[in-house]
Parts: sequence; structure tokens; C-alpha cells
Amino acid sequence: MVYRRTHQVVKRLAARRSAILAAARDAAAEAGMAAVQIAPVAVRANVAAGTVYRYFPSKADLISELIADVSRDELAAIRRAADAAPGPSSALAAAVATVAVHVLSQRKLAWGILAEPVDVDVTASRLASRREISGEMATRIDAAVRAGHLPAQDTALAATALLGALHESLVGPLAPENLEDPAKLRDAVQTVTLLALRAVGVLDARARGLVVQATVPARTLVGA
Amino acid sequence: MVYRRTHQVVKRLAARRSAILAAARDAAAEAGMAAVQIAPVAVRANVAAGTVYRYFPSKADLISELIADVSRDELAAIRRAADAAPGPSSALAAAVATVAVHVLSQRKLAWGILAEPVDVDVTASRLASRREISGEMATRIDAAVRAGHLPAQDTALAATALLGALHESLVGPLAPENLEDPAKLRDAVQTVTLLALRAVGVLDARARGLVVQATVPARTLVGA
DNA sequence: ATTTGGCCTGAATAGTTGTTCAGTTCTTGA
DNA sequence: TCAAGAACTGAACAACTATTCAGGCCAAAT
Repeated sequence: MVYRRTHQVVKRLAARRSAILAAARDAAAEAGMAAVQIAPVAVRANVAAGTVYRYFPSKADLISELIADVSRDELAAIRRAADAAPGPSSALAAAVATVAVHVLSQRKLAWGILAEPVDVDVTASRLASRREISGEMATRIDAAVRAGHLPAQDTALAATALLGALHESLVGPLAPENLEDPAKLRDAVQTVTLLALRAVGVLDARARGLVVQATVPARTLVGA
Repeated sequence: MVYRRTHQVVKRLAARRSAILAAARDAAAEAGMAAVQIAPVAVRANVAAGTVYRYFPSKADLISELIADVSRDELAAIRRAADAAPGPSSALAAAVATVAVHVLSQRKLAWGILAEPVDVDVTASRLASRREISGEMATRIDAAVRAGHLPAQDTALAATALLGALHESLVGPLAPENLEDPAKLRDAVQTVTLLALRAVGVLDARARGLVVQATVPARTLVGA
């Protein structure tokens, strides 16, 4: 055999795979999951339609991996923000604000990942994504409860509810439209963060303080 | 012309139309929106596939009308429960608990109406449905605010967030599974209602009282 | 330069359902 | 009983895309 998977080839293959995933992500970010079709994605990635199938067994696998990718990034951002906070309550506030900022700055993508109808079955991937993010939020709520800052509660249910509130109010069909304006965007983030914190039992007054603290660093992400 | 739309005929036509809608609703309640396909629905309604098109211009129209129907029922139930409550805060609690009980007792249907992927465009209908329900909730929140029971806030955003929290935590993919047990179902309703009330600014202690009050009548609906 | 074997291409294929419509059946009034 | 017109039937059609695969292309080693 004269053909070998030399290092160079391996690298090119990996690059192609990434290019296809990136093309899918770009398409989703621009026009939602509906735009993630094999032929257009292939064009974006500068390959033929058939080539996509050398890297992903099916469209479902492609989208599933896209969802997992975005989810991984999101989880990392949440952890970063929360870990940088001074205490459990601040960490929770930071986590919530981070999610809010992220979904708002990538509305189409967030909607695609979370809830947009797709013609293939990506239930499992979406479930896993939600589990990860919700689990992380539950952990943060739990930390605040154990610190005595919040009443005892079903943290898993609370985490899920919080995410539902964030998503529906910020990227759902009833979400405010004109959030291009940074000031309005910040207001929206603060409003929903406040709601979320109160929901798990933070007193209104204290919640307002936490929201402001959490929104200052989060704001910098908006510009990014 | 010898054929006339006699009263009897008109009645039969209306009955057929209802039968088709009912068949669609049954299918959705049993197996989600994915099961609402023309051919199976026609079989259920004892008509041929083509007949469906004499009553609904397209599948999108059929499903849209189904969504509107369910939404109308839901709105009526919310109003009934809220209007029977002694005060604005109780009314809000009753409204939230009603939504919770309803979506829990018809999980598949609720999921289908709200968020399940459908192969035709029902965006407008879903949007209208959300607008109605969210608007009603916003009104109830506003009443409590004006009564001085809640802090001033963006009631529209709050209403949307509350509904998102309820839906995601009760019928979303992360919703608890074994809610067949009435006791667990009641616990879930109470937990999310509590979260919702606290979210809009009800103090924890007072919220717990409202939840119990609101859940007593709501429980009766579970058996229905 | 040449051989070898995997990689890439993209037109053709396939499967799924909503939708149509020519023919049939049914209802009505005479 | 019969004519006229509407409603109903269900098999055929249409449109949309994911997926396949035979043939061409390219990288690597000699």
C-alpha cells in the first residue's frame, strides 16, 4: 500500500470536518436550523454534498454534533462566569445572566438548538444539552441553598424552570423584538435575571443587588 | 337546482368538520402532533383523505384551528379559576396552578400545541395562542401590582417567563417522568406555582399560603 | 513517472406525505 | 322515480431533500 494517512492528510481531514460543522453552525446562526440542509452546508464548506456523508453518517448526526458543540461552549461560559463570582448567590446570578446574554446575542442559533422544528430526530442531543446546562444550574442553586441563602427546594425542577423562563422570554416567539439596542438588551437581561433569582427564593432587594453585580461583567460579553 | 343545503345537511357538514377536528385533537393527545397526518386523521374521522380538504384548505389550517381550539379552552379555564379567587394575588396563583394542572393532565397535547416540531408552518397560530394566554397572565400580574401586592415590573415579560418556566419544567424534555401518581403531580404543580409566584415578587412565606389555596380547587381538575 | 488506494464528486435515487381530481355516491325537490 | 348538483372517495401525483454510488481525482511512496 502506497497511500498512507500521513500527518498532513489527517490534518486536512480534520479541517474539513471542522469546516462542515462550522458551515452548519453559521447557517443555523444566520437562518435557523431550517437552513441546515446538506446541499447548502456543503456549498458553504466548499465540498460536494456526498462528502458530508464521509464525515457524518447522517444529517441527524451532523446536527446532533452541532448541538453538542454549542452546548459545550455554553456550559464552559456558564462555569467561567459562576466560578469568578465571590459567593454562591453571586455565582447563581452570574450563571443566569450569562445564559441570558448568550441566548440574546445568538438568538437564531439558540432557538435552533433549543426548540426549532427540525426534520430529523435530534431529541437525544437536545435532551443531553438541556441536561448539561440544567444540571449545572441545579448545582449552583444547590450551593446557594447549602450556604443558607435560599430555601430548600427541588433544585433540578427549579433549574429547568429557570431555563424555561429565560428561553421563552428571550428567544421564544413572544420575545421582545427590538433588542438590537444594547441598553434594551441589558434591561431584558436584568429583568429576567431578577425574575429568576426571586423565583428560587432570593428576596427582591437582595436580588436587585445581585443582578447589577452579575450584569456588569456579563455586559462585556455583549460587545464580543 | 334540486339540491339544497337543507338544515339537515348543514348540520351534518358541521358535524363532520367537528369530527375531523376532534380526530386531530385525539391523535395529538395520544401521540403528539407528529400523529396528526391527513390520512390517519381521516381514518379516525371515518372519511377519506380527500374529504379533509373539503373542510380545511391545508394541513396547516387544520392544525392551526386545533391549536386555536385548545388555546380557547385553556384561556377560558384560566379565567374561570382566576375570577373565582378572592383577590388579585389569589387569582394569579389560581391562574398559574390552572395552567400547571392542565398541561400536566394533557402532556402530549400541550407539548404538541406549544413546541413540538411540525412539518407545516403553524407559527402564526402558536404565536396567537401564546399571546392570548400570556396576555391573560400579564393582566393578572398587573392587577396584583396595582393592588400593591407585587413590585412594579414588566408584566408582559414576566408573564411570558412564567409560562416558559411552567412549560419547560412540566412538559419539556426534562420534565419529571412519573407524574401519573396524583400526589407527585400535585407536588409538581405546587412547586412550580411557588416558583412562579416568587418570581414576580411574592414573598416566600405568603407565596406558600397562596399555593396551597390555589391548589385545593385545582386538584379537583386532576381527577376530571 | 507510476502505481495504489482512499477521497471527492454530483447527478440520480428513494422515501415520505401533503394534495389533487376524475369518477362515484348521496341528497334533494319535482 | 328521476334529474341535478353537491359531497365523497382513494389512487395517483408532486415536491422536497436526505442519501447513495459509479466514476474521476489526488496524495503518497517507490
